[in-house]
Amino acid sequence: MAGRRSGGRRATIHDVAAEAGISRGTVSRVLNNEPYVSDTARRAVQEAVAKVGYVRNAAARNLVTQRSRAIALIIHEPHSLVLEDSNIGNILIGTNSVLSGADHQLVTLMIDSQRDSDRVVEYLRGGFVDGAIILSARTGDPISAAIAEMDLPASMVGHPSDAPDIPFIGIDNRAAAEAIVRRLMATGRRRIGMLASGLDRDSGQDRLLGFTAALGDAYDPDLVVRHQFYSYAAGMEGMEELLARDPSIDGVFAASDAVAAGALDVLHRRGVVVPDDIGVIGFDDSSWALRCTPALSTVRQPAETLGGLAAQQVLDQLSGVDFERALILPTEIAWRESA
Amino acid sequence: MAGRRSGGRRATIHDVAAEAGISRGTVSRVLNNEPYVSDTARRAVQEAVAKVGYVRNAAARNLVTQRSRAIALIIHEPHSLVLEDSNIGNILIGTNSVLSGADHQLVTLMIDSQRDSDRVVEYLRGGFVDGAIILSARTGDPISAAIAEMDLPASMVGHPSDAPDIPFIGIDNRAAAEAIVRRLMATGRRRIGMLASGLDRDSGQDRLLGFTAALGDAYDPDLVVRHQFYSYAAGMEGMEELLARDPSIDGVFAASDAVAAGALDVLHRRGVVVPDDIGVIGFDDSSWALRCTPALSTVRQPAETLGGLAAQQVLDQLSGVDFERALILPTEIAWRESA
DNA sequence: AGACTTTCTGGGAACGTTCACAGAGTAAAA
DNA sequence: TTTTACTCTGTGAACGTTCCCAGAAAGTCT
Repeated sequence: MAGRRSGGRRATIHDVAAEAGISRGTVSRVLNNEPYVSDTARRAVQEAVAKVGYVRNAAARNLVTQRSRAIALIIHEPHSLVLEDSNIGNILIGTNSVLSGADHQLVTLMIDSQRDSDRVVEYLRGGFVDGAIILSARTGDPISAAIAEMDLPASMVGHPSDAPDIPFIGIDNRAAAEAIVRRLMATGRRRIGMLASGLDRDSGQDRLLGFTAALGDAYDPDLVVRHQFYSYAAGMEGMEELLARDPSIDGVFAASDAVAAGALDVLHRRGVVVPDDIGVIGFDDSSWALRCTPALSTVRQPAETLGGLAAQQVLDQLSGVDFERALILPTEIAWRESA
Repeated sequence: MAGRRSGGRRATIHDVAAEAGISRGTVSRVLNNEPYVSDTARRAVQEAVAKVGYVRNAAARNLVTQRSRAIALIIHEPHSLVLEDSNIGNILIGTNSVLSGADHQLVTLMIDSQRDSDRVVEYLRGGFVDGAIILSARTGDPISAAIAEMDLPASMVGHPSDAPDIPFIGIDNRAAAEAIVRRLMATGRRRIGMLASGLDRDSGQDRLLGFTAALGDAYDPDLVVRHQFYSYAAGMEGMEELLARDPSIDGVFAASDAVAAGALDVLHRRGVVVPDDIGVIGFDDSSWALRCTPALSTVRQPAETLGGLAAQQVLDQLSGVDFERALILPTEIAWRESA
């Protein structure tokens, strides 16, 4: 790395050594915080570094250490949804901040097609990254399988049932869904429907399971509308369908805030008053929630922390320290006006 | 880069050379598509590469070429806004796709504070990237100044009036704003206000200029409410203020779709019917536009193309070919139901 | 034929680190 | 005193490329 820019050559470790009147090896030891360096030497190096404006050449370091100091964040969603889902954005922010603190680069890889998927696997095999974080993995995901097979240090946010033995971090979607649906039931609703989405991954499945568990005997499969994506559009279509199936419905659990937002808009256009006529709850507590009218009651999940801890799991594998291979973070209910 | 994973050592250029029965130098020439290589040699190398599963070691290449093959994308916005503004997301997608096509990495750097800003300047000086793309630069931006001074190949999306001599790409915010405001006037509105935002950068200033130009004599400075960010919250506050200043207002130009969305929600809560009572127009044609009720009339700007061309400008500087230093892309009006 | 020119190939050197090893100096234990 | 252990330092080698130069081979012009 490090091209020579205005003002000639960049300083190298040799320049620092010469300036400090000390050998290359000792400079390297100081730079890497290794023991067995005298205080005088350490100070001399620090001064020399400041004086000559030395910055370590990453390429040279990577070459000899056989590491890239880069971690991939694999986002398995259509582009349009990535922008719509602020959860992903928050995870990204958390990941980025932990990685940059540990002097690692985040490389974001988006998968939007089969071609992308193959390209990503090839990229990972190319050894351009030391580890990977997998977001929104589906069941039967070829990427996870490839990562497990080449045993690249990795971490998944969420945990598909058939996932290979990869460490993961997530929330208890089932319990959280059950809790908020019970809360909705406690407001006296009798006919509660669900707008289920993301059923190709654990989060979607578990939220549906939580829903059925909460309803118990009152569960009516007819009141569950399924859709592929956690999207605003899915919420609109699903809500129309739900109303068509049973106009007497008085509660709706949307699998995500974006879905809930779509549902709210349909209800509003039809003149159905929320929460008077129908109570609506969502999931995520994303930026949608406060923007909805009325403000959405939803489940808050710590997306940024999720991303940060996933990064930490990968870093821990890299440094060989012990770590928890399965982390479940707590959620809480944010109860507002929509139910 | 390229750590040794399961199955021993990775293949190097030497393995390819040995397999092809040819020298290292020739293999390198084939890999880099250089001339002066015989067809037989070329074919032999290609076969050998496939056979031994060779992938070029990026660190070694970067070390000797003194390049990092990485380009920074500098996003100068609060985190929360980055997620809210789908324009940024689309620019990012465009940039990423052009760069990865040219075998370069995109490194996203977000600036949310003065500390971040210093850190970024230091990062750029460190030579970790070969070039930079600057998003949403403000007037008096220290990053642009630093980049110009160390003459790092760069490109700006947008163009602050005081910007140093850095190539840029953008749209004609002034003309586009003027055009859509004129269209709004053509619907018979007499009292038109503006929710101005982002006045610390060219886009915000120019949209305001376009607004005043369109109104001409009808322009009333009292009907312009200013806010710092292009945000939903700014739209809400601004709309309240505008209504307070003049309840007889019948048209609003919001500086962005997010701002317009906030305004629409306030109007709705107050029982003001759009577009019957007030016509509302936005700017960007982001994902907000179709999600609003009613669907927003707005200016479509080619965000993804903008990002892609900015990346191309940087790549062109790197390869030394001629390129256009100032590009203005056309916009179009997306006229829907909100006005 | 001879003298150029062009095409093609091989191998030394360099890029800037880290790592392992050898050895010097010093302190503690026998 | 000798032995053993520990702390600290310098240096050669290696990481895997690209670049450059020298020279061979082939083609073209007098």
